[in-house]
Amino acid sequence: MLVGVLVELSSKNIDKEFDYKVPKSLEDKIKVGIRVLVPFGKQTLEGFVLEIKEEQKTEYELKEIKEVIDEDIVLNKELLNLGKKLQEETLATLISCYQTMLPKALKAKNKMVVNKKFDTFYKINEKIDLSKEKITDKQQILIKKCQDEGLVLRKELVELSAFALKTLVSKEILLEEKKEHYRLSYDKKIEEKKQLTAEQEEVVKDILEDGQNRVFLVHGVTGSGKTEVYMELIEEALQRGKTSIVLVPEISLTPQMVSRFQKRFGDKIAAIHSALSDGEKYDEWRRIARGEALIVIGARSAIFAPLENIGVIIIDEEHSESYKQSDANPRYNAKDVAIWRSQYHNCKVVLGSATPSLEAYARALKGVYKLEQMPHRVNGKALPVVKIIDMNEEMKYGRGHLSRELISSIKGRLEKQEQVILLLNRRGYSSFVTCKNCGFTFKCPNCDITLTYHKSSNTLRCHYCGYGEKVYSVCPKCKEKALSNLGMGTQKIEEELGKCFENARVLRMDYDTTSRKGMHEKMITAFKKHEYDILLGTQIVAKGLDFEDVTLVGVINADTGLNIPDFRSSENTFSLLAQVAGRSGRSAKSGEVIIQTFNPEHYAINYSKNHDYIGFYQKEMAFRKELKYPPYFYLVNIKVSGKEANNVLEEALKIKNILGRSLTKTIILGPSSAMIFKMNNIFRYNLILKYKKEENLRKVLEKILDHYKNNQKIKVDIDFNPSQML
DNA sequence: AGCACGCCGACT
DNA sequence: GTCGGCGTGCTC
Repeated sequence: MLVGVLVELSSKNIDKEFDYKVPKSLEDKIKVGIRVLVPFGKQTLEGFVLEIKEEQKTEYELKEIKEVIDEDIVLNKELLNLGKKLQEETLATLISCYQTMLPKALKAKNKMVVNKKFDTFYKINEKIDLSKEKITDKQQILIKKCQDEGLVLRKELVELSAFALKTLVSKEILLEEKKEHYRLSYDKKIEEKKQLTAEQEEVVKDILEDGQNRVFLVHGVTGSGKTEVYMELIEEALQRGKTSIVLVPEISLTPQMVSRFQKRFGDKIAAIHSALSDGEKYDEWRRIARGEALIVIGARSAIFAPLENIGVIIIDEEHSESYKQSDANPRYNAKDVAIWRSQYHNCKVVLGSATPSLEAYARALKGVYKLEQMPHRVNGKALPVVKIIDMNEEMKYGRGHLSRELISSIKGRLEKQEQVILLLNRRGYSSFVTCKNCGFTFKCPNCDITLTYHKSSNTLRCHYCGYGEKVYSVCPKCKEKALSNLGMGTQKIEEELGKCFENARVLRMDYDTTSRKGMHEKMITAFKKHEYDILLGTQIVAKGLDFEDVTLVGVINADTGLNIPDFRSSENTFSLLAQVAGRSGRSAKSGEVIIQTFNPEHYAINYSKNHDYIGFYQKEMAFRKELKYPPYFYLVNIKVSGKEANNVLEEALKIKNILGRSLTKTIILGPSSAMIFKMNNIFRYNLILKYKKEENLRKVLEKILDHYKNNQKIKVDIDFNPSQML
């Protein structure tokens, strides 16, 4: 017996099957999709068995497999093929694709050993005739419990009587059973479905009754009750004996969100989120693989959940950039993977958003996706009134960050015992130190980006590599004592709020305050209980939270995101404003939104005033068409990097030449230095490709990757449909 | 990713 | 004469 093994090293030159002999003693343990330990050169590596072959003649003597790691398959047939598809589409290494699909604890590279924990259970031996046995009272109690409940945990029985239990087991009246103990547990379901509104009912019916298994785009305003629609679709899948996946952006995958599904579906769900430890993630993965969890809720990588029999795949907040993995290979988009999996399982994909991505909406209008509209809020209320405040005008009256209008509005709400959410848009923004005399700013010596100021430790830190230095009081360039801390953090705004509203209780929520495990949840609960009046935070506060008493949402700086050199900056700003505006007036009280901006005439701001998605869509589409951006053109970002800047540029130019010769219908831009030109002492250039149709694009790009695969000085990475072009 | 092989510079 | 630099190539 021979096996083809893919070893754990992610290097393009060894990203192929290597053949090994299987010793007789291991033959029955070998299955396609398990991991094995193999000798590779001088080292011993883990690898996946991709193929079982018959013994055949080779020019050289094959080595033998050392050990079999898994009893159960970790990659089933579907996932093995899915990995290959992922490799073809992203041009990453096959091994990196498989590793991305598995939880950390199972990644071949990971040497960590995850201990399985076991619990002992007991059940009645049906073959024994109890009437013929002599049974004591104590034993009778144990038997009764096992008859009533089926499988009973050892702990529960021992608290009664350990000796009685022992006797029953020795007489084989009770049978012992070991079961894996999972680190997490879910309660049983406690809630039946809510009565759907006519609008929700209509959408559900429309999706279910559609004869085709295609992609649906649910365009529903904030508060229209999309989640209820998702749950109904999941319920229906369950009734057909099918499983479901729900993808949610990491930022909105909160305990509140999970508990909503848990209440409805109980321990049928598995939730995979970043707060879980590697061991917990591994347990959830195993529950899914064994068919014990039928509904998977998670962020991007949950799309690879080892479910069988998928009945529906739901992608909430479809427009979110977090579905694209952009910081590591494979640079995949979970939305694409969802569609591939739906084709295998012959099921529907449901995308949902209040502000669909232009790509998705354009496809819906063309009929590629089926569009479902939910224009009304569940509570029957209109969307909140939005006021735009021109901060240029406001600067004449004061230097604070809060406009007079916002201050008076907050005051009014506080008097009525209502709550306020304030959003500080941190995208593309940070507080940094600069010299007021000469304009000097501190930069990271490794990464070439501005250092951000951290008040708590009084240091300047690099956001990318973690470099830190103490804050000086004298400018190192001009020696003047003119350094000042510019930019606003939530702390600064908090101080300002403290001055304006002495009695208001302000809850600050940002990365610093929520990074500790469980803090996020605690804060949300406290705010919900009205222990605070004002919730001040970054993007975190914009997502999916439902607070009854919130009647005012203020956006302190709407436009910092507009300054980012990214063609999607308007789209992202519009979507953020729509999301946060949707937090206001979700109950009986009607809501209000105040947006402060230095660009009051910008269309991303103006269309959000009237909650006019369509208006924004049309305007933005015209811009995309003119500048040849998606969805009119596809983009590819080729990242060329290395330690010597000149050398990198030279090679990037060479690549451009090769591409220019072989791609006739493609626009090639660059090379231009990346947003962060120098990161960790690596210099980075980008080449951007724009194309509509280019049949041999992947072949040409593959050749380029092949050419550089042994080059130690130059690294080439390819990102198809990049979510951001930094 | 490691590790060996191999072909040129400054040294005990 | 050697030790060691890192470019190149291979790993079933």
